[in-house]
Amino acid sequence: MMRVRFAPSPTGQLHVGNARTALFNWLLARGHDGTYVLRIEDTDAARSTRASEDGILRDLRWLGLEWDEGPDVGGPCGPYRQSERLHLYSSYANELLGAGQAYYCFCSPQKLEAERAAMLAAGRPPRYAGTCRAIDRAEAADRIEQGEKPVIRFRVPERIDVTFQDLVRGEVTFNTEVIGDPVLVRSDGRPAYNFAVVVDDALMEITHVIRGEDHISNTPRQILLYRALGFAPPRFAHLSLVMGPDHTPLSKRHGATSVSEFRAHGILPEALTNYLALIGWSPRAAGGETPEDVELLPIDELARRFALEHVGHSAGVFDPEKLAWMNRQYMRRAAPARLAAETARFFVARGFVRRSSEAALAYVESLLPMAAGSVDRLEEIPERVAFVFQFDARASVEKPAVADVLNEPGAREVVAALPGAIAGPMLDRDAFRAAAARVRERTGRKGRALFHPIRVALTGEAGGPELDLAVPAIDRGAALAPDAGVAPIASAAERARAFAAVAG
RNA sequence: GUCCCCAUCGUCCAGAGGCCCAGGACGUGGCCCUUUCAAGGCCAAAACGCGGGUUCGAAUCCCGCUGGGGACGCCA
Repeated sequence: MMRVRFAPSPTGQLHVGNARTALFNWLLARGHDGTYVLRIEDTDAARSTRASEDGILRDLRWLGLEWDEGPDVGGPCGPYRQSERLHLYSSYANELLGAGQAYYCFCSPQKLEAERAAMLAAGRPPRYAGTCRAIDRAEAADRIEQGEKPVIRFRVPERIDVTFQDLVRGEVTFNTEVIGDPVLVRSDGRPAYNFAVVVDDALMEITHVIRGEDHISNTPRQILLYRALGFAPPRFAHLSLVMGPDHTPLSKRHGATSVSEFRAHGILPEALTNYLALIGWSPRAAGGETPEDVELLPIDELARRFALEHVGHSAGVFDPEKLAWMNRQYMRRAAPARLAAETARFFVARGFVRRSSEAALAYVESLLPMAAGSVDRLEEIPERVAFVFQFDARASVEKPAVADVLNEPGAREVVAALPGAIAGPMLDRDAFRAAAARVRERTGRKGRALFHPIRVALTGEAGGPELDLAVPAIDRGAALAPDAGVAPIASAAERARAFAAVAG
């Protein structure tokens, strides 16, 4: 039975790099009928916050990466928060101490820092010198009695090779020569990372540890700890990291990097997971499929095809442009009601919707055909249809693009004829076309020479969604009840009159 | 500095010795569609880091170089 885990430390927002690690674990578990465990690594009391933890859980759920066992849902191997497992770590630490596999170290942080600096300066690997290795039990007990607060270090065997089969990289070997004795338990009694992960992964019966490549050099220490503790090590797989366009680690200065930021900007979760899955991996096309067919796949299909052996070895650059394209694809495919619900908050932020009432949501949904598929993110949708909510004839004639349209031959004639051609609310395409036909009859203009002036007169813009959609959208909005929750919208007839008055 | 990992179009991937004068996607350029702006369709340009081997044959295997990344914490 396969068991995998995602083990974030709650010290900030869920980053897309970590989200990708979470995703790969999830894909593997779901593709193999395995169990996906979420564990919170909050042993760093100073930096961990419950707010971060809540945010990470929320973001993972938003992405659709539900876990089978975790801090909030429980499970047979709990608790799933390291801060609640402290007794386990000290018990195993004592076991190691008793067996002589660990020892107390009394070196001060300042002394260690000085040693590190000296070794680095001397061109040697800055590893712990082993100063306290020889302190015997009696002396240690004595000094602790005196009030000294030692750490507990793991006694790493000298000069042996530690080899493991990495599921993505193949055989990897480290010699313990370059590994200093790691701290297992800090002077405040809390466990250090390398110790806590091993105890937890072993006790939680994790079979596959899939994590970022930044952990690969921790692996030999951890394998040694598994041995010392008498546990069978799991299989390891190290994922290459995600970089910014300049090949430096992805960070704030590259723009949005956290899952919640992408959500805030109107990226759909399925677009983000699909995109992330394709950094360092790609589904194989099979059975008559072309490579193009497997670019966009739902997350369950991704899971069905996912294979660690086919995960790439090199770092990938995060490309916001491709994410944007993918989001466009998913926006186009999304169910209208859902898209409306997801987009409403952006209309509210813009002041176009005052209250997310049922009527307002229905109206937003009716606007979607003009925008979804034309823009990259949900947050751009209100801007795309802003002409519906904002109309100022005087301000728009000042715009160079609008002025250009008015200067086209016969344009003012069309604008002047428009108010008289509008018989009443144009609630559908045919009503609009009938009005346009009347203008055509009176002015003799057609095609671009007819529609372009009509566009500027009714929308105040030189460009935008097709008028067959835009004009009915305006008049349906104008017909909304004042308490519908939507900001007041001027009707096409009012617009035509106001525009003719200033454009004449 | 030492150790570890990595190396195909600008970017993400395909390629697991002959099917490759290298395929797909994003982006870019052009054309088309068009009642405007987007979107969409079609076409195009664009890569095996370098040097040695191995082999009848190498993008694919080996070695070196170069370049990139990671680790070396009482952070995780």
